[in-house]
Amino acid sequence: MNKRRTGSRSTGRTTIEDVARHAGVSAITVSRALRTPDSVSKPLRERIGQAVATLGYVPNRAARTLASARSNSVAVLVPSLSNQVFVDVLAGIRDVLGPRGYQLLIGNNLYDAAEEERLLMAYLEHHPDGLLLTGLQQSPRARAALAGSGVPTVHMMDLMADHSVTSVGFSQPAAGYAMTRHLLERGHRRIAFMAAQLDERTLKRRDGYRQALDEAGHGDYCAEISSPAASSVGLGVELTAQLLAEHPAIDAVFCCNDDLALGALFHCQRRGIPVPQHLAIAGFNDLGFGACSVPALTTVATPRYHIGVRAAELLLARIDNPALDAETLDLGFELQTRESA
Amino acid sequence: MNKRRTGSRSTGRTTIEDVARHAGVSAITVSRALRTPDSVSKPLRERIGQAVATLGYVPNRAARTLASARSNSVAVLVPSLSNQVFVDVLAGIRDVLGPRGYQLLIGNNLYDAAEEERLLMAYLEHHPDGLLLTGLQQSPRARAALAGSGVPTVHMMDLMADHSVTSVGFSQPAAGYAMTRHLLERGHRRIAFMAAQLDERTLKRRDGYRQALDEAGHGDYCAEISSPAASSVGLGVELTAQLLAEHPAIDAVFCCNDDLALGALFHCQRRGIPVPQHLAIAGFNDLGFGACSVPALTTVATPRYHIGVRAAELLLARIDNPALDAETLDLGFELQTRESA
DNA sequence: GCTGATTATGGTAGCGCTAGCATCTGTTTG
DNA sequence: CAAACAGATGCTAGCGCTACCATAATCAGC
Repeated sequence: MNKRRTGSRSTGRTTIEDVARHAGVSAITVSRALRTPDSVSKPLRERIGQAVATLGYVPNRAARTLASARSNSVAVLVPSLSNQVFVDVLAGIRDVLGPRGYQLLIGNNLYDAAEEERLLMAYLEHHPDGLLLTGLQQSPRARAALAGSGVPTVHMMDLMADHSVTSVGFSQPAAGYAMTRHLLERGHRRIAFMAAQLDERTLKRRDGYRQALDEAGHGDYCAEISSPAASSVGLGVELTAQLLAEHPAIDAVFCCNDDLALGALFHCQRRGIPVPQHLAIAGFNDLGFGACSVPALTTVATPRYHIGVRAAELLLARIDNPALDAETLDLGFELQTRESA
Repeated sequence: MNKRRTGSRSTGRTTIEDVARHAGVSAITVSRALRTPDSVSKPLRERIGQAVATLGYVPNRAARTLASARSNSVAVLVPSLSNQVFVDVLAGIRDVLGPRGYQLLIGNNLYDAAEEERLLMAYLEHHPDGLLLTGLQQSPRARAALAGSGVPTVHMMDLMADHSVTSVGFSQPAAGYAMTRHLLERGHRRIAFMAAQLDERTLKRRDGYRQALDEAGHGDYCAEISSPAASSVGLGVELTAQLLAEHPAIDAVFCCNDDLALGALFHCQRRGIPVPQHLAIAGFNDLGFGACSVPALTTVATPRYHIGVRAAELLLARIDNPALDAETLDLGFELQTRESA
C-alpha cells in the first residue's frame, strides 16, 4: 500500500509526492496549493501547508522549469560590479523584477569578449524568460546564439543605432559633447580627455568630446589619455600625473567617470594645484561623493537606477507579448555644474 | 521511421534528440560528447560538434540538473553590492569557482532579515551544490531550512563563535580593538566611533573599540554615532557634522568604513579643520582611494579578495567530501597607518 | 428532477536530460 | 582458439514537477 518507491536514482530529498502522501492528497493538488492557492479549498490548503512545514519541503526548481517551460528567471549581464554605475542599474532591475517573482542571474566580468560569450551561453542554458544586456554583444557567435534563442532582450545604458533592438539609456556622445561644451563655455581651451578601459560607451563619449572641440575650432588640440586598467581613484591619480607631465599646458580635464575625477582632484591637492583655477576637473556619472568633495565635482548625472527600472519594465512587456516592436528609450542625462569646473 | 514526435507540450526548441538525429547517433552519445568528449570516438565527436553548431543547440540546464541531481551552481549571499567590500569577495569567489565550471547565483539586499530569508529559500530551490553566506542567518526559519537542506556551506567575513560551521574571515572585534589602540597610542583620548547600518560585523568592531577605550581608562568617554541609512560618503559628511556639533571636544573618529571616513575628511576640508592635527580620521577596509586621498587615510586593510578565494576553496573541499569537519580560518587584517591618523 | 455550468480534485503523460546497465566490436591473454 | 577484457555506443527508465484532460461534486435555472 505505502508504495514508497525509492529508485536507485532518488536523491533522498523530500519531493512533492512525499508532501502529497503526508497530506493525503495528490501531487498535483500540492502543486496547485503552492502556486495558485485560490484554486484549492481552504481545509486542503491548510493540511498541505502543514505537511510542507513538517517535512521541510523545498520545491525543486529544475523540475518546475522543465515541466512548465518557464524558468521565472531573467539573466542580467553587466561589465563589472566594481563600477557602482552597474550596481545602481541592478538595484533598479531588482526593484521591478523581484516583486514580480523573477530571479536574477547576474553575470559580470564582461570587459572581455570571450568571457562575455562564455557567460551568455551559460545563461542561455537556463532558458531565462528575458535578457538584460549592457552594450552590444561583441562576438558574432554570441550574437547568433542570442538571435537564435528567441529570448526577449533589452539593451541598457546606450541607445542602439540598430532600431531592431530595444534599448534604454541615454546618448553617450551627447553627454560627452555637453560636458565639453560646458568646459568651453567656462573659458577652458586646452581640455584633456581621460579614460580607463575604452569600452564602447567611453569611445562614444570621446566622440562627443572631439566633436565639441572640433566645432569650437580646437580640434587640433587634443590631449587624450587612457589605460587598459580598470577604473579606480588610484588610476585617476596616475593618469593625471602622466597627463600633466606630457601636456603641462592643459587647463581642464574631462574624466570619463567620477573615480578618475576624484583621483585627479587628489593629485592636484597633493601637488598644490588649485582646482578649478589652474586645472578644471569634470567627472561622469555623479556617483554621490562628487557632491561632497572639496571642491565639489562638476559631473554628468546619469539616470542609472532609472535605466534599470525602465529596462526591466520594457522587458516584462516583451515577455508578456513577444510580438511587441522594438523601442528606443532615451532617459537623458543632466549636467551637474559644481565647483571643480 | 523519422518519428519526429512533437507532443503538445514541446517547446519547439532544439533538443539533444534533434542533434542526435542530425548526427545519426543516439541522444546519450551526444550527451557524452558534450560532457566527456574523451569517451566518444573522434569521428562521432566531430559529427556531433557540427550538428550542434548547425542547429544552434543549447543544452537545457533544468533537464540536466534534474537528471543528474547536480546543479553545478553555488549560491552566494552578500548584504550589498554597493559596498565594494563584497564585490571584492565575489571576485575572489568567481576566480576560484568559475574555472571549475560552477555558476554563481548572486543574491544581495540582505540587510533585511525577511528579504534574507526569502532569498535563501529561493536559492535553495535551485538545489545549489554549495552555499557561501555572509554572517549568520538571522531568521530561525532560514536557519532551519539551511540545516535541513544538507547543502555544504561556508560563512564569510567573520569568524563564527559556533565552531560547528565553517567560516573564513578575520576577527572583527580584534580589528576594531587594534585601530582604537593605534589611535590611543598616537595620543588621542577623545575617540568617537561612527557607523552606518549596525550590522553584526559593525557591532563587533564597536565592541573592540569599547574594550580598547575601557582598558585605557577612557571607557567613560564614549561618543558613538550611527545611522540606519546605507553607508556613503555623503552620510559620512552628515554624521561628522552631527558628531562635531554634539561632541565638539573629540580629537579622533574611527569610521566603520572608508566611505564614511572620506566623508569625514571632506567635511573637515570644507570647514577648514586640520586633519589629523585637530581631528584624526581612521577608516576601515582600505578600499583603494584611501591611499591617494589628501591626507592619505589611516585604515584597516581587510583581505576581502582572499576571503572569497579561500571560502570558495573550502567550499569545494566540502562539496567533494561532505564529511569534512568544520573549520575556522582566520585571514587576519593589517593596520594601514597613513597620514589621517 | 433534469440539464448545463462551475468548482475541486485526480490520473496520465510528458518536459529534456543522464545514470545504470546491456550490447557490440575488436583486442589481448593463457 | 576460447575466454576474458576493454572501449564505444545504445536502450530504458527515471529525475520531480506541471500541462492537459477527465472525473466527481456542487449548484443555478427552468
